[in-house]
Amino acid sequence: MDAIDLNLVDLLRGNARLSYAELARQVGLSAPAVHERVGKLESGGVIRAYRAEVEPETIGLGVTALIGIVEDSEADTDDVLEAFRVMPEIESCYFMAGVESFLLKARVGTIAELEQLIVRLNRTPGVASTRTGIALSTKWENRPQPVAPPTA
Amino acid sequence: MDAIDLNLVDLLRGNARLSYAELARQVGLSAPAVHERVGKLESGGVIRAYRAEVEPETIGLGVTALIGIVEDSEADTDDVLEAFRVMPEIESCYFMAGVESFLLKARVGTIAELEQLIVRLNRTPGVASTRTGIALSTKWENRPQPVAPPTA
DNA sequence: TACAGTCCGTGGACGCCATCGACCTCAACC
DNA sequence: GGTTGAGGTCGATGGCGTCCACGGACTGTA
Repeated sequence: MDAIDLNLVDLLRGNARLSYAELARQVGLSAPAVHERVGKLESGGVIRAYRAEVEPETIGLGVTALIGIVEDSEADTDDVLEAFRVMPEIESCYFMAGVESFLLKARVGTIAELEQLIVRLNRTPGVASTRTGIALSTKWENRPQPVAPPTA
Repeated sequence: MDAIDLNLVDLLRGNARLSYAELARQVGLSAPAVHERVGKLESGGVIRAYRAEVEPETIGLGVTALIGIVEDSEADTDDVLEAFRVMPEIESCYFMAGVESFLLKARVGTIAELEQLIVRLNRTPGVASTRTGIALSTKWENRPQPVAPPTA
């Protein structure tokens, strides 16, 4: 994990569809060398996936909500997690410090669907209460911050 | 934006580095047809970017925090937004309904850096108070939910 | 110093892919 | 019925991904 690797990570976080040839030009190596480095970053768990980032409204997911979850005293945290995992609307799930054990980011098409989701969450065993905040707009999301040292 | 487009979007959300030839096979069109469709999805604002998803800890961003922001009564929301925008640690920014106008997701390397970020946030004009929650672990993040109708 | 092993790179070769242009098909509309 | 436009296929070509053989730098050992 040297400076070139960090550089490759930054480049791919900016545009995951860059060709190996282009990456090679940017970092000053040959294409096979870059190919091998990126392969190691993938198999070493640094690069988890390559994803297209989509404007949610355009695919019918216009409602974004952030939901805090308080567990009840008998809750089995693993079971609660599994219950969340099978709900596809829950795009992100953080285990938090504080009264609320989880913070979920969910996306649905309509407020009615959000209502149904919240009902389902409140019904899942181990969940004592939920607190939902609605995002009126997403200013930006998952903006990658550069990590590579500036190339001198 | 028909079923094939939704299918392409799902495929690219799952793996942004799929070749056009492979996409073509999956949706049952020719490669040039897929090339044109994807190009229109990009220029039409449906596909915003292609990003490599990285394990944050491996690139020195081990601390994740979610920060609620309360604006003061004289705040200019646009100015506050711009102040947030130039802070690279703030990866996501939602404008929320409720007492807290914004919810930020920030990632930094250490708790000390988080402390500095919070101080900076509290000092920015228009910000009345902040409330920070620390994510002990990220169970998952930005999991794409399928949107295409199941191919019969 | 000499030597062997390892790591990490380069260069060449080959087949697949991206991409362009020409053409086809179908539906909508005068 | 002819025209137009959208959106598809097909074929060609140049570049790219990927495999392989090879080479130089570094390290530990005799």
